[in-house]
Amino acid sequence: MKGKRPHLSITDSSEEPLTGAVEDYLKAIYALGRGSVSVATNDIAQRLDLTPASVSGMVRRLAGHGFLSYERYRGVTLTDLGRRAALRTLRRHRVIEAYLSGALNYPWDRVHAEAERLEHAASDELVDRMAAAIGEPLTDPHGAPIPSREGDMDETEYLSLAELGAGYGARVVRVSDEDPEMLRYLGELQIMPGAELIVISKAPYEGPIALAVSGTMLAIGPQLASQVMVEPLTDLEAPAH
Amino acid sequence: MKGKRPHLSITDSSEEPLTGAVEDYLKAIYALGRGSVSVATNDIAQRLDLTPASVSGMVRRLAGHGFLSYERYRGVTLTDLGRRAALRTLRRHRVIEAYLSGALNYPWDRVHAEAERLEHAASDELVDRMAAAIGEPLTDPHGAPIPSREGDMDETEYLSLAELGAGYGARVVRVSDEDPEMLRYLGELQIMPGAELIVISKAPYEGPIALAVSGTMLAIGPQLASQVMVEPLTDLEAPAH
DNA sequence: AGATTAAGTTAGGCAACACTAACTTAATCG
DNA sequence: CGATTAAGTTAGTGTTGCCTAACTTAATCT
Repeated sequence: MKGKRPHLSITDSSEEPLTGAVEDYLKAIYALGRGSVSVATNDIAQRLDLTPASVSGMVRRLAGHGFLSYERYRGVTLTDLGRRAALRTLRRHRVIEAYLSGALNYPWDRVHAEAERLEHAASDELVDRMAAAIGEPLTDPHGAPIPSREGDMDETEYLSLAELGAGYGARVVRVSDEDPEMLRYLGELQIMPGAELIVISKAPYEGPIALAVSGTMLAIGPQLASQVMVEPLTDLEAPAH
Repeated sequence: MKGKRPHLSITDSSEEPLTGAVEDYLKAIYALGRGSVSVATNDIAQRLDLTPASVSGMVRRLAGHGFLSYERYRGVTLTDLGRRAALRTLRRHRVIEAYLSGALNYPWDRVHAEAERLEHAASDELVDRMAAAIGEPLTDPHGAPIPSREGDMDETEYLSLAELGAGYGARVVRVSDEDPEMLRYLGELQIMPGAELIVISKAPYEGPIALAVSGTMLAIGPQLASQVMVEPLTDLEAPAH
């Protein structure tokens, strides 16, 4: 019996390993549809840096394997099977990120790229050992929640820093993880999960947002601010007007 | 520019990432030929659990990329490029094994399978960080030498326990790593790198070999003994006759 | 409603890898 | 030396995943 490649059969209820490409598609669809909304072919293509034609083909295969429901020209929705697979990959990815950062001192702007490759190769046992070794973290280094072994994830939506009104204080809970350059910059500014800040002022017409971060004054643009998710602090609520 | 797949070009002197399959072939050929001897198609096929036909095809491609020199019907020899690539993969593999064992308490019978997949996904940076984190080990958990970052490896050949004469003492330096069952058994018997033992007697006709291992008496077959590499201890040399 | 455009799809290729079946080369033995 | 056998090769196929080019569907605008 030589042929024991991945080969996804329709009758597989067992947890055969998925190919890296399949995992990437499911992750992307999950991210774009927040798990349940219908997702457009083009958006998947853009996120994965593929052509729409490629996505059309793959999406048909994924639907054939029961990972998503698909009507031509109508977008795509994850099935339960697909959602669970996506969350499993997401857990891998985020545990790996947290481990690289926490145990190997990886700088937070490089964990994403490394995890992106390792998530397809690491076994559940490894991921669980990593999680245990760093104390079962609840989020990755960028503040993204880590799904539980059972596939549950905290889906709380947060306000972005761009939406926060002048005078309000907030704690940073999460930043977008994909742009290393941006992460390095945010790191320099000390804008990272856990940091507390106050919005001093917001210039109109997409102008700079002035902040106080751990005692330091600085200003960032609204585009960057929109990548920073925050939780308003109730004890600093009163606007300064 | 969408097409940035591995796509190995002939003019690549740069270190493009190789595909997992290519790395596996090069590792296998290195292992079979000790790095320089010519290797038979069939042996590669057997080691990788592939058909000889598949190997013929791949070998032609690898030769085209300059990883090995190949004459039809005549076997295959690694070029310098191929040898370096093989040693790079070997380093990854063994550092990962050592790390899993040393930092994550992985049992030594399972590190091989995990490393087999991770070695194709881990970056040099990760491998170097792992090595640093556990004190730059010189061998993996089975005693196999880890190539240096520069691609040098200790190629000392050792005696197998099956070849050691009765009455001799020796230190275990290395055991074969691929059979988890066997590793578990050797572990129970405390036969692992660093252990010291004395050959009490060897029954003729492939009979059992009686040993004293850390004070305990036990006997193993010659087939198993041949998988255990040892270094004779000069201070225990005198046969007990 | 008809035309334009954006979104999505099919058709046709290609590269990597693997397989089976059938053939060829090399080695060996009487 | 010719025949058998072992080793290795080619030919033809299939799957995954990706691409480009050309077409179709759906949405939108006048």
